Amino acid sequence: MKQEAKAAAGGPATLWDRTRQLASREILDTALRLFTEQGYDETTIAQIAREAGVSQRTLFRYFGTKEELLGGDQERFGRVLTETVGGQPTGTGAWEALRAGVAAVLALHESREDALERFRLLHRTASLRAGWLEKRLRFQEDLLPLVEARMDGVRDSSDPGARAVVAAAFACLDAATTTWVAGDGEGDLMDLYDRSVAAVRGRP
Amino acid sequence: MKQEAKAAAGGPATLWDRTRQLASREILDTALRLFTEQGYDETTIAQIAREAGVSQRTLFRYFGTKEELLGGDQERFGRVLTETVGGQPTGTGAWEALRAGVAAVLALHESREDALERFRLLHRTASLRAGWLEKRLRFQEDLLPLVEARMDGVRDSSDPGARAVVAAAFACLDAATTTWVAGDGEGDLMDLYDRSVAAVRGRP
DNA sequence: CGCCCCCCTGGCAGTCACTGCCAGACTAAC
DNA sequence: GTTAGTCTGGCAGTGACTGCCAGGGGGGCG
Repeated sequence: MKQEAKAAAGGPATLWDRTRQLASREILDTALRLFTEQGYDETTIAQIAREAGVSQRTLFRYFGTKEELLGGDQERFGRVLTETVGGQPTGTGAWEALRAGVAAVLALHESREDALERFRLLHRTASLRAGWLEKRLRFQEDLLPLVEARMDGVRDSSDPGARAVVAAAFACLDAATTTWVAGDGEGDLMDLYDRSVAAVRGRP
Repeated sequence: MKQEAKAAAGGPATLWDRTRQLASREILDTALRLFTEQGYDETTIAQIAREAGVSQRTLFRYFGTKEELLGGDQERFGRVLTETVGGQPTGTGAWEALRAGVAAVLALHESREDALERFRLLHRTASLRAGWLEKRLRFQEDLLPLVEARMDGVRDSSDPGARAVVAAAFACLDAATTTWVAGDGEGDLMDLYDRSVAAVRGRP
C-alpha cells in the first residue's frame, strides 16, 4: 500500500505506479459512464469490472466500496476544506471562514458540467445521498475545533453553538446545490450559497 | 396489506391483526435488545428472526429493511412534524413554526432513557446515521412548501432561502442531539436546540 | 356445519455488495 | 539469476434483501 504516498508526488516513478494509475482511471471512467447511462443502482460491480477489464476482486482493491467509484477523491475535499478554513487569518469570523472553505471546495471541480453531472447523480440516488451525508458528518467533526476557535462566547463541549454553525453552513451548501441541480445548473452556486446563508441568518 | 388501515384504528378487531401486532412487538423488542447488547452491525437478521421466533422471510415482510427495526415509526415522526408545523397559526414565523414541530417530535419519545438509547445507537453506527439523514431529507422536502409560505421575500423555486432555513433547523436539531448524547443525556434537548438556533442566527 | 377463498407463513433459490484466502505472475532489488 | 515483495484473479463465503411456490389457518358464505 505505497501507492498513496506516490500518488501525492508529481510524476509516477515505477511501472507499477503507472499501471495502477492507468487502471484506476479506466475503472473510474467506466463507472461514471455506466452510472450516468443507466443509473447507479442499476449498475453492478460485475459490469463495471467486466467493461473496465479487471476482476471484481481487483476493483475492490482499488476502491473499497461502490460509492467510492463516484465520490472521486472525497478525502481531498475534506483536506482542502479544513486547510482553507484553518488557514484563514485570525480574526476572521466563523461564517466567513466557512464560506472560504466552501468556495475552495467548489473550485475543485473540473468543470461546471462535470460538477452538475455528479451532483445530479448524487441527488437522484437515495443511497448515494446518504453516503455523501455521512461523509459530510466527518468533515463537520474535523471543522469543529477550527470553528470553535473563531467563535466568541463558546465555552466548552457542552455548548452546541459551534457544531450548529458548522452543520448550518453545510445545510446551506446542500440547499444551494439542490436548488442548483433543480434549476439544471442555472446561476452561480456560490451566489446560491450566499443567499442561503442570508436567509438563515435573517439578513437580506 | 390491510393491516395498515387497521393499525390506525384503536382496537384490533380480528385475530390476525392481534397476532400481527404481537409478532411485530416481539420482533421490535428483540431487535432493540440485540442492537444495544452487541451493536447494530454485529447483529444479523437471522439472529433476530431466530430469537423472535419467526422466519427471516416473515421478518422482512413486517419490516422491509434492517434499519426499520430501529427507526420505530419514523413515518409517524414525519406526520407529526408536518402537521404541527402546518398547524401553526398564520403569521407565525418560519423559525417559530419549525421550533414547534421539533418540540412535538421530541415529545413523542416514550422516555428520556428510551430516547437516549436510540440516539446513542444512531450516533454510534455510521450506516444508521446515513439512513436517518436520508429520511430527514424527505421530511425537509415535505416541510418546504409549509415554510415557504411563512417566509416573506421568497419568490420562486429558484430561491434557496426556504430550503436553507429548513435544512438549518434540522442541522440545529442534529447539533443539539449530538451534544446531548455526548454529554450522556445531560441538560434539556429543547434548550440545546434553542442555543443552537441562537448561535446560527447570531443572537446571543 | 361444511365449504371455499384468501391471507399469511416458511422455505428455497437467487442477486448483489463485499471479504478472506490462496496460488500464480510479474516487478524490483541484490 | 535468484530472491523478495507486490499485484492479480478466482473461489468460496457472509449478509441484506427479493421472487416464487406450496402449505396451513382464519373468515365469510350457504
